[in-house]
Amino acid sequence: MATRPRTYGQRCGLAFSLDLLGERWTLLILRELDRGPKRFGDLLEGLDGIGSNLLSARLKSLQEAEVVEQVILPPPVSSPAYGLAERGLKLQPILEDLALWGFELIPDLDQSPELTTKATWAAMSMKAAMDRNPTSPPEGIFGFEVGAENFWLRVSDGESILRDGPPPFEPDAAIRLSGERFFGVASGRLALADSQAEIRGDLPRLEALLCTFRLPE
Amino acid sequence: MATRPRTYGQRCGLAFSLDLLGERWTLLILRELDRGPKRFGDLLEGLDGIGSNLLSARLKSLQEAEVVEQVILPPPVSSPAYGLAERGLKLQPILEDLALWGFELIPDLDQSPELTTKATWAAMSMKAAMDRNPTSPPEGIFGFEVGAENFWLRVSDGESILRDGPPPFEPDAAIRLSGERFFGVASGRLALADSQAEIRGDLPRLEALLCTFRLPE
DNA sequence: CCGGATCCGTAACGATACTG
DNA sequence: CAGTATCGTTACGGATCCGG
Repeated sequence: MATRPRTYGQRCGLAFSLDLLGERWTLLILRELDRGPKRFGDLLEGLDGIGSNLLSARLKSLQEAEVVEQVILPPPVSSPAYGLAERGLKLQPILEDLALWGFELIPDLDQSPELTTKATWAAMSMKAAMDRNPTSPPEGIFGFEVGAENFWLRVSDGESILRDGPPPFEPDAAIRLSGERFFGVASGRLALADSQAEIRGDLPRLEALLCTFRLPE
Repeated sequence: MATRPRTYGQRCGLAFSLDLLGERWTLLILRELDRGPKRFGDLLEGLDGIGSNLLSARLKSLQEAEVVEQVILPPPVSSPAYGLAERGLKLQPILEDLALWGFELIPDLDQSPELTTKATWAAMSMKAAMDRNPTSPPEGIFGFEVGAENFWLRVSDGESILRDGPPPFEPDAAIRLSGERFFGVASGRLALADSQAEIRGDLPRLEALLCTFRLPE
């Protein structure tokens, strides 16, 4: 039949949201796209475990629901990619709230080392905590190079965005360090001065940023 | 094996939230419990389509995760029921945000009459919109009897709660009307005066309430 | 009758192979 | 690189059964 299988069939906002977003992997796809447009292969890698057929199906549904749209990356690359549509952008604070709720329940690293760890995922919860913190962070563009991962954070006009990849402009401050040390600094266990981090640019501003951009709780 | 099947295995707040809450029906169970403790049979009815085996399994997982807890209803009933634990209460604003996001995407009644409709589900989105409205609603306890459904709303100290069932105290104002007329009034298409509603108590306060407690968008 | 547990057919998912 | 096709496995849906 034409109607989608296994929907809840209820005239309820939450149930309808889940009809669109509640299947396995869907919200994690939006999590990846939340950090900027990504190509099919990038998504496959960041989701690790999803089959290419499922990813394809999910992207199709999300486009039909106008939550995700295909975008064309700027001409040097010129390859097809996916990004959040306007309707998808509205989900951003909800994803962040859910990320904060779950973050404090994650078992410690020594208790469950089998979990795959990425600094950029932690950075999403850090940004969420920062946005909800009454003390406002310093403005600017900040670059992070954590192990092999690159991401950057922009704070301006009280708004903040987090993106994967190297910063598109020269950042106000940039930091490079290992994953382990990044988590040490982000949790406050390790002082920035002791972290052997390679830092470029405005060090005081970076230090001020790290007072609010840190692991929550 | 001991580890739960089909978890994402990622050290990410969102992924971990979904490991606990992302399976089918789970968030809808929390939606039902959000309006007060419910017994197994009440949940089966409100979810319509879930199998009793699945409901049982979900309740077990949610209790293990300390999101839901068993409660004993007060002595006249004295039967076992389920309610939100403290950790589950923290999800309430997130469920409301998701409900608001999905609400405006629900097709109109004439376009999809096959969706099952309950006034209490709509009331959840109405409460969510009210809580997020800068103009604050009047305080008090308000009873609703919509068709065969009963629910009540309490506003005090800028907090509001919505519960199924008849109000436990004499409400400041109470209204009884058909489902169709309820939706007419809630959407603003139908004036309260023309709704043939049976009203008890403080009419002006009820009218003031309905200025913010209404269908969003 | 209420609160579940058991069983089985079907739909969704996971892994891999394949194509343009 | 970006998807499609195929197929074995797992979870869900619906019914039935069981104990208080």
